[in-house]
Amino acid sequence: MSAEERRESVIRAATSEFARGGYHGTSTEAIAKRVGVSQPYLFRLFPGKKAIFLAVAERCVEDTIRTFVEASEGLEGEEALHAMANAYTKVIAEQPELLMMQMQMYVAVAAAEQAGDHEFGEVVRAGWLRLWEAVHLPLGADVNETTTFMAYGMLINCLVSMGFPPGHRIWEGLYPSARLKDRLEK
Amino acid sequence: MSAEERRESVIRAATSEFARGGYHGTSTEAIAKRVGVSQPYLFRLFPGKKAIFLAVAERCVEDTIRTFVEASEGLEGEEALHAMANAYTKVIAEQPELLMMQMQMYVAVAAAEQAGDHEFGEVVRAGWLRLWEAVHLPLGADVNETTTFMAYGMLINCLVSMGFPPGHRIWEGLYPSARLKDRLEK
DNA sequence: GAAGTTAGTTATTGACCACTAATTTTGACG
DNA sequence: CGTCAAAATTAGTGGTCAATAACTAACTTC
Repeated sequence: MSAEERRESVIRAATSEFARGGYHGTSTEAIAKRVGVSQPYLFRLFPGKKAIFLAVAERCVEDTIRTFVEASEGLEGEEALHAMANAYTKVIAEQPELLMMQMQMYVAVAAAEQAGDHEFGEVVRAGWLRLWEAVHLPLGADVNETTTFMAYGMLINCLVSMGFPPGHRIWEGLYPSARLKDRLEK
Repeated sequence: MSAEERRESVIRAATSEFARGGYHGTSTEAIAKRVGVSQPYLFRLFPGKKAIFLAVAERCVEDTIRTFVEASEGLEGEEALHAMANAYTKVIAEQPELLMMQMQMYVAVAAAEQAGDHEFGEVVRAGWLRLWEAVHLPLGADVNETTTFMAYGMLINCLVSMGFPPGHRIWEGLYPSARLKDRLEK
């Protein structure tokens, strides 16, 4: 397998591990095991653990943005809202790791900042702004609409992280975007 | 100082440390330094690091619930909403650590679960449900209203964790609860 | 003022972990 | 078949960290 392909599979494996354990709760050995290579080989593919986490974080933002861009393609206003909400419920069911990784990313900023790494926070905040813009435009550039949409998204991320099982009453009015449906219906 | 008072100061110190570093990113030595005692002494006050984290998490939930209960005391519906939103903006400004600790708590569930600790997740989810109820009743027991309120709260927690500075344009329509004001005004 | 309890310390240990260095395997090509 | 490079491994190192053990100092009580 080429180094580039390996790097790709490292990112995928590391996403699972970091999503569950966070930066400090994940060992490079756990990532290597999941990839199926020796632990030291990771350091041939990436300069260090931080670089792997950063790569995962950037991929995570890209994937999320792409989800919304593709879902809202050619749509506007409430139709776009509906499409993006549906797309996100699909992510909840099929790639909860992506949502948990988002949380880990947000939470890792403060620790990085304290450790003297100011670049990571910048990357995460820039990612957030890009994500925000990606949903802002299809929603008709309405700040309140966009803020509400993002807020629901973050609530979902938190509930997924907490491990509320599907079907729990906490998802009422939220899953599968029943609340959003509500807003569409009036 | 009595053991009980020490435990109290450990919880306060550990809140700051865990809020920034998370469970795995915080050393017991860092907590001890902040308290002003030797590191091994923490293990006289608590059975282990996990117990300290749990104590901090429980305190965090209690504090948040109390904030909303006290703010909404004697109020109902939109007045309660306004009061609770204002109370939360005060927390954002004065105790951002509390919000960050909430995030760390949510994010720690999956790791604990994987490590075989199913109790922690239960505690966190139970705390969430109590918090939910605490805002549900003053908001007139309206599920959608409550969900929206919680969603805004989680968005705020995420933005604080990411380190967006006060005054950043991302807070538009959110801080100090401008969006909620909006809703009250119509 | 002896005896016991409570608050606290220093010293240490064993496990883990990120990362490095040196070496070996694999595979493509002439 | 030989050669060269890329892919990958084994072995090891220095550092960190949670937890334990053993000891000390101060206060309380009779």
